[in-house]
Amino acid sequence: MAEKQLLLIDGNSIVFRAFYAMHTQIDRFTNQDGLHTAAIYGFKLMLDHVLDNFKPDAALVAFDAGKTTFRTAKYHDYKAGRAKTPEELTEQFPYVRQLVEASGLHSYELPDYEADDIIGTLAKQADQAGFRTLIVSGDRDLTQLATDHTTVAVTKKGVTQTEHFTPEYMKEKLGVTPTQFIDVKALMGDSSDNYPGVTKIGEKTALNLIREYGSLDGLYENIDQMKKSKRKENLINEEAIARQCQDLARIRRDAPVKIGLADLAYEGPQQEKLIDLFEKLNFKSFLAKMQVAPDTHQPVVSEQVQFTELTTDNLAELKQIKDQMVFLLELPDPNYHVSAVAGFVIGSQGHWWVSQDPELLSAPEIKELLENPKIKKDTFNAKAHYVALHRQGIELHGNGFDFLLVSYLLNTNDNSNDLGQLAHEHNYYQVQSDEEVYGKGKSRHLPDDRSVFFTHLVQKGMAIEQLKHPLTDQLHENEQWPLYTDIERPLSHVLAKMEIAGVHVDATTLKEMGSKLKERLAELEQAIYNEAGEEFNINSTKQLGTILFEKMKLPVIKKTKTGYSTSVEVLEKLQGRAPIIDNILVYRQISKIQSTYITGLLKVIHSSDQKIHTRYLQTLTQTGRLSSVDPNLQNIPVRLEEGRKIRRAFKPSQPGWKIFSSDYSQVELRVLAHVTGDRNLQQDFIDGKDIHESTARRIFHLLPGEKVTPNMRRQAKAVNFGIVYGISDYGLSQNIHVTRKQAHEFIQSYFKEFPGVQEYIENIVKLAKKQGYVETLTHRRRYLPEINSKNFSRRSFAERTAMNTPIQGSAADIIKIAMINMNEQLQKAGLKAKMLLQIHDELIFEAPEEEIDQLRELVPKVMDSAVKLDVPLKVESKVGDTWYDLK
DNA sequence: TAAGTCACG
DNA sequence: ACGTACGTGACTTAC
Repeated sequence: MAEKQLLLIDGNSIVFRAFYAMHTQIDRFTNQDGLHTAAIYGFKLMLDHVLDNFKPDAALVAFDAGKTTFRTAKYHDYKAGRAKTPEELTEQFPYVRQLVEASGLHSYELPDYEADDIIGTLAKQADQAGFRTLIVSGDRDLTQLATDHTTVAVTKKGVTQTEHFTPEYMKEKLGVTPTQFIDVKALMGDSSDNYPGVTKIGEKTALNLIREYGSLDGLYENIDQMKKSKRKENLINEEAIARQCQDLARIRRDAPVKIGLADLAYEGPQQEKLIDLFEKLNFKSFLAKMQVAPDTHQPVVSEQVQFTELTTDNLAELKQIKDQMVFLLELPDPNYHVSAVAGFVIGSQGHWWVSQDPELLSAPEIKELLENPKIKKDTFNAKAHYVALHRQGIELHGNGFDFLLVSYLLNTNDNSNDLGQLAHEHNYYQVQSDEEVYGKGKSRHLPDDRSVFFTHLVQKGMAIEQLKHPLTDQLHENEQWPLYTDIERPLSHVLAKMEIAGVHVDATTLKEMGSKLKERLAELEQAIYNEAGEEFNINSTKQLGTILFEKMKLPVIKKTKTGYSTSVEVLEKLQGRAPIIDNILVYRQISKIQSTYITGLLKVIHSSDQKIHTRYLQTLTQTGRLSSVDPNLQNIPVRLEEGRKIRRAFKPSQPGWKIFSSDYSQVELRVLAHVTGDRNLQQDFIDGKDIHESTARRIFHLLPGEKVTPNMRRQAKAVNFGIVYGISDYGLSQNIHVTRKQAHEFIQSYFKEFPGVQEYIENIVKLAKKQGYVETLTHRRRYLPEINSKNFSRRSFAERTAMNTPIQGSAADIIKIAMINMNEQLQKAGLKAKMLLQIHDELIFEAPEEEIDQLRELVPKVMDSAVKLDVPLKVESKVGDTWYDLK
């Protein structure tokens, strides 16, 4: 039989390592009571890692008993001068001990001795008893305990990466034995334990000396033969010190420990205790993992799930469904416009039906359920379901509880798209994440075993059912119920319709542009190679940096983490120094257009209808805005003419139709005027002034007759933006190229003219610090966990967010309301016009020419009456034959 | 997979 | 003294 295995952990040193390894994230690891948990978390990581790789029969975590030990008695400076252990760490120790206990490991401490000595003593006993021992520590001193039967693992990076010291490894790496290492320490000293060693002897010299003389004793026996040197003098003069240091460095192997190997049997973790502890500590990922047996990947605590596989023969069973059902499609590809349907689950009143046959959805028994608005569907991502079902000719109606949408509203940080992960966030563990069931990356696939697949589907359905009521209650508590039922839920349907409608993009136009750009790129490439004197990859910032800053010796303006910055700001500062710069700037511009907007868009035009169908992510941004992916249609070029031409390819889908667009003018600044209540800002909007001009007039103290110069307006505009973003003098100075001092003066002047804004900023930050979150007009909530961080940079960021989010988020609320109303009004008026795109403050439609006059009236009316603010909203409309031609 | 860059509001 | 504007997504190169 294999030899027995003993695990010995140096508790204090691992806790310290864990604490400092995760120190940069100290504020991210706190539980609901503000207790810091990073060290406990790190300790648990280490523990799991060790137990995965080493199966102990006996295990002990040794702790230091107190500040004073026999070493301090002998040498009172031992470990003196150490910085006091921070409170954020000391508060974690009791929990580490609870963790150790719940994990089924013994712990021990011994007055007057350090953890090292306990470990040294027990390791010796274990060697004699024929155990194989693993010692885990963050302290290299313990390597002196390595023997043929005892390996010492010392943390290297983080808490799980360790270096394993055996006698052979030490011989190879350091050229000394474990015992000799004690004498090395004696000579070199230890600054953290605060013993000096011999003057001028560091690790290198100490190792050399011990390698040469074999030991400290050997060295002093032969010291007379040593060549005369300052070092020899020091060694002779400080022999007593060296001997004392040797005594301090030597870990005791005969400490009076009151326990023996027989008391250390490892019997594995106590689930209940661990669950309680992790809940207290808010360790959700560990909780999630615990619920699943690592071998079967089946949840440990779930009762056997019961389900019926639907066939054409038993569809009649669904007749019992009356007013509510859980419905979930399994769509393996995140792009639900094209994804296959791998299966689906229907649940109602404790019955679960599953199928892998999407054809069944079109059976009247199911189709009628789905299309009946009186039967509410509880699901996950209703929008994806609308779109996917639409492809099968099914119109989904009756949107009930949408777990994805609700999770996001409760906490915008929960923007995972995985049902299992989100369920875990809400402390529901009887469901696995898709990654756990299907794998990730290349190896992601549906399980071969159909029952595994169906079980997963049913468990997802059950999660929706179980979480519906608690999460609905939370929405009510947060005053977010109307936000859900009146805005986000109906919006998901509106967005689905827009995505399904798609936008016609003319591939021929793009291809023609593409071939012209290709020629220009080739010319630019040649010019750049000529100027550089060699061929290189212009798209590689690394290669470009070498050419510009090493070969051509241009001045380095800015560095990035990995090398020279070659961003536009940098290149613009270098303009005029070499013709290559202009060419690179143009090359970059063209190649961006070519790769992202020509090739990129061509790839996503559906061949069936010549349209692009983006997906709006409704549960991603921290502010409540939408985002657009596959492709992103919210960043089609407009600022520079060259790129703007891309918009020529965006055309109406039918002859005789036009593109129509309406956008909110200065919506964020109007929201600012509303939420701050600033009288001056409000008055300027009420008076219908050009807001940047009137801001300039105020902050530059112009008299009534004086003109606002374009430069003044430009600067005032930047100040206005700065205010919305959470201003800093540095940021503003960078943006408008003035000194920091000037920027500071602009800001002060702004606050003087708009005192309500200044007051708002102060108040919102205070409020955020007090309640931990900020809200928009519709009670959309963003939590700011770092608002009270001790780290200046993190805290400042949270403070800027605290002021920006209500502004940007309320503007997002407004256009969402407008979109829902717009959808209704178009229907009501019986118009053929279709809403196609939303670009944050702008809505784009296509419509028959004869409807344009109606739209010119209707759209602005709907948009500016979406909400009632203390200032008017202003909407501007344009029409054209393509998106480019809007006028 | 991360970093750099650049497109948009 | 700290290290900076807010919110996004796609493409490319380099590791």
